[in-house]
Amino acid sequence: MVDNPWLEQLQAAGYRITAARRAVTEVMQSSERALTPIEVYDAARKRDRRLGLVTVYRTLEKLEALGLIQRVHHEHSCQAFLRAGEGHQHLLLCERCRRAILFEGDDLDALFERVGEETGFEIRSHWLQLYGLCWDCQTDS
Amino acid sequence: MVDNPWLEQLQAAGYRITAARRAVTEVMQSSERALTPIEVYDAARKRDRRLGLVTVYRTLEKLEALGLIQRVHHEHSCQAFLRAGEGHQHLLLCERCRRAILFEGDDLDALFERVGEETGFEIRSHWLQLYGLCWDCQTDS
DNA sequence: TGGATAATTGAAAAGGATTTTCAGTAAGGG
DNA sequence: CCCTTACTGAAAATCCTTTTCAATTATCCA
Ligand SMILES: [Mn+2]
Ligand SMILES: [Mn+2]
Ligand SMILES: [Zn+2]
Ligand SMILES: [Zn+2]
Repeated sequence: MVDNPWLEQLQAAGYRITAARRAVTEVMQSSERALTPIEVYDAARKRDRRLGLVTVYRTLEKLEALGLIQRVHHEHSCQAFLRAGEGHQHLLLCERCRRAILFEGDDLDALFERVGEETGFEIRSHWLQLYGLCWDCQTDS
Repeated sequence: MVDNPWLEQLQAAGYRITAARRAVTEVMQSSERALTPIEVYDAARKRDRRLGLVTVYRTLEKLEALGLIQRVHHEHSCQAFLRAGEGHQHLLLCERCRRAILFEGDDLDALFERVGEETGFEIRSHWLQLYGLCWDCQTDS
């Protein structure tokens, strides 16, 4: 009956599958870039005309709690959401079209060691985002 | 007359030196951690009792524009400000006491090259933040 | 050293985004 | 199918930030 892995996860977590959640979920799953709540609302309303903005907020909150989407921080405004990958990942963001790509594999151990020694900190995690221009945005214009 | 480098910079940029700006500036200069506008307000009011929150916002905006302070992003809330260092820097944040340390020198060129090749992106900048426990927070408790 | 002048201020109002409340609706277990 | 209770959208409430505005004051110049 439930054909979608995210919806299955919602259901497994004890939530009900509704038209509203289906719409928001599908929008988030198919977006190439991070979306603000209003953008999600606009896109999801094409799938469920009666959807309310409040429900978008509530659904995003649940998807985030389940680790299916993540919050993406830009220099200002940090209220955009993007599908999350499995495990530890990093983000590569196009400054022009906002396309987002997840990648993994950085080797920062030497850096952690150096900084840890210099500062006395015990380093536990990190956050790395790259910004640039995607291929399309380099060429056209 | 003006004894403080940040105030000198404000003045050089054509702004006037006022009690309000002096208070906000001194708070930001002496803070070991990123502060929200309200936290700045509370701290700065100890130096200038009549200070208004609006002026805190306006002063932070100017200090940021001059590159003297920077916005710090935490997982939620991204409205905290911290003194900025010179040039390109990274942040090391204590998860317990929120102390912030600036450091420089990471060698991510190999990573940029790899990711650039795999994705077709032209990488232009990056953001790196480390999280952990400062020395004091490791020991006490 | 005064005044003139324009920048700056704080309070109040406006604006925007997010959260809460609530009565009606509908998912899904039995 | 029903019943229960989670879920919904609309409206109201909140919270944070920005704008407006009249009063104040830093700085320039006579
Ligand atoms: Mn990593
Ligand atoms: Mn760097
Ligand atoms: Zn692009
Ligand atoms: Zn942020």
